[in-house]
Amino acid sequence: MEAVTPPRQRRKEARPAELMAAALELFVEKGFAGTRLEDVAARAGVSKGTLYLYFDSKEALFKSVIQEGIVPILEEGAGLVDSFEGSTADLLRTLIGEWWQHIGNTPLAGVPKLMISEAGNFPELATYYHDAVIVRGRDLMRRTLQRGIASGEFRRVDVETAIDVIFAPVLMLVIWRYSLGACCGMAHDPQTYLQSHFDLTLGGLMAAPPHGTVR
Amino acid sequence: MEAVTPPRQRRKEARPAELMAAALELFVEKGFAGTRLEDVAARAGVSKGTLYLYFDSKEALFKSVIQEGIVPILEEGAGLVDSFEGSTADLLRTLIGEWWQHIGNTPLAGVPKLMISEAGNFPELATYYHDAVIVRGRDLMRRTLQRGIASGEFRRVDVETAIDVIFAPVLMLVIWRYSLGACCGMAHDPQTYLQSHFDLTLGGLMAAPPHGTVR
Amino acid sequence: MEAVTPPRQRRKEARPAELMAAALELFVEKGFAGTRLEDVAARAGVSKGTLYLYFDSKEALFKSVIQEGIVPILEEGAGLVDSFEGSTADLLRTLIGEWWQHIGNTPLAGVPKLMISEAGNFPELATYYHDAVIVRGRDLMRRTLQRGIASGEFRRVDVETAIDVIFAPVLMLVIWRYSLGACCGMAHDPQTYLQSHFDLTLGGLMAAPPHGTVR
Amino acid sequence: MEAVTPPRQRRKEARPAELMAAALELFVEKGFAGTRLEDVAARAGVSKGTLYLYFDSKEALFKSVIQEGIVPILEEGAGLVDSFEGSTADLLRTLIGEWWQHIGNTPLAGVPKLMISEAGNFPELATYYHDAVIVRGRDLMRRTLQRGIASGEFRRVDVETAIDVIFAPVLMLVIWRYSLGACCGMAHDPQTYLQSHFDLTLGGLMAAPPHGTVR
DNA sequence: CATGAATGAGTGTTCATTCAT
DNA sequence: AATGAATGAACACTCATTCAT
Repeated sequence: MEAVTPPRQRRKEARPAELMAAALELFVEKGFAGTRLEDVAARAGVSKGTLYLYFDSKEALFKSVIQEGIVPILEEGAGLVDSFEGSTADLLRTLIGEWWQHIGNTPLAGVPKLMISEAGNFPELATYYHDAVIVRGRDLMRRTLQRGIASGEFRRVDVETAIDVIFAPVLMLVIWRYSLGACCGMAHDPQTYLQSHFDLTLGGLMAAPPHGTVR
Repeated sequence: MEAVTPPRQRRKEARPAELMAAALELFVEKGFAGTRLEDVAARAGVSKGTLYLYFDSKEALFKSVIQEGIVPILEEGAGLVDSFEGSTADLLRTLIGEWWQHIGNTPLAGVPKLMISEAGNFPELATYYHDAVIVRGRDLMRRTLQRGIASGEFRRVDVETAIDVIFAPVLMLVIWRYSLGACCGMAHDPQTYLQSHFDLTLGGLMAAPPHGTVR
Repeated sequence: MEAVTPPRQRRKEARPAELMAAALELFVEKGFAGTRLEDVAARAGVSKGTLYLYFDSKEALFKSVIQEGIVPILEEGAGLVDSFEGSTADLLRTLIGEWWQHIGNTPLAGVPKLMISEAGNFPELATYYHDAVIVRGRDLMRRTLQRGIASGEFRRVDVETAIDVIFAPVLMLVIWRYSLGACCGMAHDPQTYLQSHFDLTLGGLMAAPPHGTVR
Repeated sequence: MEAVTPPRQRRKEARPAELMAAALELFVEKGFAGTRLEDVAARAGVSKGTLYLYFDSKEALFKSVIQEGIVPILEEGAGLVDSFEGSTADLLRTLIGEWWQHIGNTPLAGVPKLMISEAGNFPELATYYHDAVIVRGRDLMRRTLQRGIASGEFRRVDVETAIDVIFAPVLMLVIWRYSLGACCGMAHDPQTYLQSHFDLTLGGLMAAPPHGTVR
């Protein structure tokens, strides 16, 4: 016999996550100042007052959306790089895949656009995001690239520049999706887009291309 | 002797541009909803009411900032591609230089970040921006790449993908500058950043690399 | 063996009084509108909902605080005046002592300040308080003064004025204690204050002062 | 020819005083928390937003009402005591008359009741009021009584107690008027009330009562 | 009985917009 | 043309009240 938790109770524990999900969507779509808390509550299926049972203020809600949304996922990634066995190209492909599965293909993909839009209004949150997400994301990629260089799989490229080259198209993909992509149509299918860009990138990274031509 | 227009007169004619410049800075920094027209007026050195002599509404001001800021410059670029004589690599380098001079190194560099942030709130403006700026910018680049391919300077790359590869790092440069860059310090010097990325990119484009390895 | 009611049971019957005591403190301190029912409940050690098991509304709670707090005590005073044997000066002194013991030195001393503050918001309650407390309190004092005049102990003073003269300093004592006294320190010790004022007052009332000079 | 200042301009300078007058009435009537700023604005004949052109917040308005209402008047009183020529009884009568004219018979008479009601919610304002009004008011009275004692007009009474005896009935008069007096009718006509109480008080103060009767 | 999650009407505050000067 | 006082709609936030558990 399944012990069914009463819905009222279940709700109470699920509410913060439901509210944060609703808030993320609206913050991404309309920006922080342009989002009405009443709309957030309505999208989560509760009333305005309920929101304040779980978050002290609009700003506290915003910070929770950013902090609890992204950080836990990065921690999984760190473990992956340390324990991965196999070629670095596979590791890179796996990292991209994980990112796509846990962030890029979920509502969390809106966070970069949101953080870009609101960094000026929330400097200390931006600093937190920089330290907790950007620095750590770059660390992950740096260790991956260095692993490939050390093993001889990759050429001795300038690592910091290569990190940018790898991240920029990925970021533009999700930034586009939650901004101009909404009204002007996607230029590319995301999967294809990711595939072709990383083929190019990996091609540029690989040492000793088999036939003397890259790409 | 040049007849110097009296300052009062000069002022009157310069007002809209001064207001738009002030508005651009604040819109970029705080977003559309987060910007107070009183602050815009104060930054332009006029009173709140004066703003309404030149712009019908906050939204009208916003649209003017976007429309009048970017379009005229693109038109110059179109002429450049049509009339340029010299290698396509030089043309590309000239285009980048012009962009840097007229946009990247001016307050207009904030427009992409602004448009990304507000596209969701101003769909018809986003469509306008898409058609007037993005499509035309891509056209410029497409014609440039095709010129290079036709002349044999460039390899037969996938043009649309190459356009993305060229634009993405440039956009991330200015997006970063007006968002997280403000509180976390620039990762790179812009000139160096542009140089190294375009070396990579051009390297990938060039046909018949001298030494058999590209990058 | 005394049957000790189990604490749970005792609690249930004591709840209304506990809630009213908590409410009185907060109403006196912050006023009716400034008091949150959640704070009242918390101070009484129960939850917000429990309060509504005993009182229909915030206003009903407020009325109960006033009504049940003051009236029963006045009835004791009425009996005292009727049955007292001894000098009127002693009666007056006894009345003051009783007042001090049952009101002045208990949280009920806050009621006058509370009633003064909220009379404008609760006119019908103010009327009730006027009829049930003030009129009856003045009656008590009037009968006392008339007793003293009839017996020749007191001079034939203007009774209504004398009532004011007797009450005013006493009221100011408790009003001060629950208002400015809280932040600026008591000017006087209550016992001393009461003593010296009633010495003065009684001196003024007494007939045939022994040595021709009063005070 | 009367130079008529345009009403718009006249208004701007008069607005703060008009708003403070409206606010005083409502704060006295309903208390701070029970007063809606919209009602204050409406009573002053302006809209809610206008209030914020002159006062930063509800609390700032409240503080201005207290501070600008009473303090300037006390300063006039200080001059009077220093420069007065004539009997101290006349000085006392003049002080009472001035108080009645500038405070007791104006809306400012509501300030004591207001301060009593809200002292708990605004401790620092209460301290200010204590120092700026109560201490200085008592100083005025103390110097007056000491003047009378020094000149032989008054007996050597306990000055601090006498201050209380003089102030208490006056304060109760205005407290009553703005609280229970509103719904239960005035007990006494103010002028008569003041007159009879001060006859009693002065009688008690006077040295060498002519006919061997005190009061 | 008791709880505390949920509600929504109400209020303080902001700010785009207007208009008399 | 320019000002800035005035407006009022809109929104963040509070809290008395309800009710399922």
